[in-house]
Amino acid sequence: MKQSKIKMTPQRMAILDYFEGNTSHPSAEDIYKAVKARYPMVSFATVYNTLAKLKELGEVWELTIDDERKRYDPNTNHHSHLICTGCRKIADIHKGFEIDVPEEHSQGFKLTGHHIEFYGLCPECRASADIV
Amino acid sequence: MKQSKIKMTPQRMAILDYFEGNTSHPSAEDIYKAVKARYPMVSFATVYNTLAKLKELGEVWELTIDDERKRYDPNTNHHSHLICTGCRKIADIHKGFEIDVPEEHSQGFKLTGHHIEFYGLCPECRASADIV
DNA sequence: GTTACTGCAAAGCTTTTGCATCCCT
DNA sequence: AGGGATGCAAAAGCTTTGCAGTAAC
Repeated sequence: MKQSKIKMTPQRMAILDYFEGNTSHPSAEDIYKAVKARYPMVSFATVYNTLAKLKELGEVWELTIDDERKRYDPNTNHHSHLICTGCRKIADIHKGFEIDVPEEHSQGFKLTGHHIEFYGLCPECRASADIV
Repeated sequence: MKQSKIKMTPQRMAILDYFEGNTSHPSAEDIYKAVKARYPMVSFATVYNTLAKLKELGEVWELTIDDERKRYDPNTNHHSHLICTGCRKIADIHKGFEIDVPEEHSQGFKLTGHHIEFYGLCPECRASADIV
């Protein structure tokens, strides 16, 4: 990230730090709040600007698996997601799944990848469900 | 849909007619435009209101596979989607895929379902790509 | 006659943009 | 020094909501 025309700023450092090893799939607002805790003068514009750059560089994925807002994932290795239908928490599944799409179903598309969303109840929500 | 407290109105009929056999995964605006062609006085509020009711009844799925807006799918049988990374067109794949998630990867979630998004280039976009 | 639905307009949210200033490189 | 980045505020999109009038049941 130090090459090209990208400049490193404290705000960006803070965002990158926050992303480091982060598996919480934060929204832009989550990121903004986390960074603001360290750099109170940071703005939403900067967060979005940085996210756009990171997307371009392929360092971050923009996930569209939440009804209400985009979420960002610094893990760009191929992986799947586990979504709790109770609390909307999102977890990673690092296992790769081989999925073979027969010619007669691919409708002439040249396939380049896939993403699987699993739905279910997380341990916490299972526990609450049992009580109720 | 004629049971319970749901009233049938011409606007709703028009929306249901539009959905009938529709595999285009329309956005709320697409639906609004299509219905407006038949009932020029229809409003966005009615479209969203009806979509909310249909979602509740499980007659329509709200898809969050487009960056920019929600899309709606009247096909509620289990199926997967093929998304063109060129023109963003969305096609259905009716084949079912068996996906087995080993215990050690499910992280205590009780799995209830899944949805696969395949990415690729549709025939039209493949053709344009070849030219360029 | 009730009660839900409609249309309009305003409001709410998330995300984007314009612009003067700032500060990495 | 120069060009990208920042922060602020305003704007843009999509979606939701309040409300008075209307129509389905």
